[in-house]
Amino acid sequence: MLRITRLTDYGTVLLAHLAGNPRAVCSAAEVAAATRISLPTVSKLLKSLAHTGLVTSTRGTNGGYQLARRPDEISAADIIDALEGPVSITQCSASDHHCDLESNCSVGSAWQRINVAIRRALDEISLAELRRASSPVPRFRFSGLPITVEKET
Amino acid sequence: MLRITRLTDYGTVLLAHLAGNPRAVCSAAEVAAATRISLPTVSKLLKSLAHTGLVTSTRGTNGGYQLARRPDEISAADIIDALEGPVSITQCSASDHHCDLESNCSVGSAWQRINVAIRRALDEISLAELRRASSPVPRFRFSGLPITVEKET
DNA sequence: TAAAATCGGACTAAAATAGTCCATTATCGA
DNA sequence: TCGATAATGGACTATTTTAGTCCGATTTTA
Repeated sequence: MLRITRLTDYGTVLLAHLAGNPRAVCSAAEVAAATRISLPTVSKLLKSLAHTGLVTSTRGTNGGYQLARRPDEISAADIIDALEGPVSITQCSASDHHCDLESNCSVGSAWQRINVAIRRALDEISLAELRRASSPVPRFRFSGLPITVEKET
Repeated sequence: MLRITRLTDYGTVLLAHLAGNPRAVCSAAEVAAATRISLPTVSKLLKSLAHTGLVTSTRGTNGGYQLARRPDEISAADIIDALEGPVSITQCSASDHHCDLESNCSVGSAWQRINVAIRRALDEISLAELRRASSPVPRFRFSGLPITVEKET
């Protein structure tokens, strides 16, 4: 658990595709075809991404979407912020939310520390790295069954 | 976003309460009263926590729940694992899940790195710290209005 | 002006989360 | 031994979030 939503996951795939064609303008339909994600969904996601400024859009014939910044200038945190709102591990650590339990709650600012650590991890990985890290690192296979190698606990 | 569920949040509050009475056995009803979380919910949570071994339970009169380990030996990761299952930021980075997009997906193992970083952050904070960091660190107040002081971005 | 796109938003469906309730079992104390 | 106390297990409902679709309006180009 503690995971990003599927849409954010898709969003990253879309952005990774755009990152592969940094010069070209890609229409939503094209991206949908390339990524095998349904057009309405791609459309919705690119709209959000355009809205938050991660991609730029041009309308009309030959229009489409394009990465607004270089892939190494877009962080995982940027993507999550764009599609899910600001990262914060608990509701009450989100700045404007008021927690009913506040007075009794014997838990608090240590979450902030965790939050900062997570934030930092997400800030340090760029879209470029998310892309690069994909296929070249293979899964080990043993007699046809895919085995995932765990890194650490 | 990217947050723990409300139940996990509650769970931490419950555990923090138990951590305050390390010797004593607390009944669900008592914990509910102390934390102002409804009894059925407290009950459900303590059940799960007992199930995963973070607390021990004793039945019958004067029975209740008790922390299974010392508060400094229980990490935030333990709590999340117990109440939400293993931490993993994307579905496809969870060990047994197969991702349909796998072949087209130009995103992959960099998420693992992020995962490990998050995991580490969660491992490094103990329940004892989650507790300690609470009340003693006051919120600054200015003419009656609570103002939260942000640590970092 | 027709075609190709995005834009904005409404809308429905599906899934996860939250919360409640009850019958059962175990333990203690009188 | 009986009755009160408390956890146990599981079913169940309600709520919220997430996912996914659709359509009319607008912009741009050829």
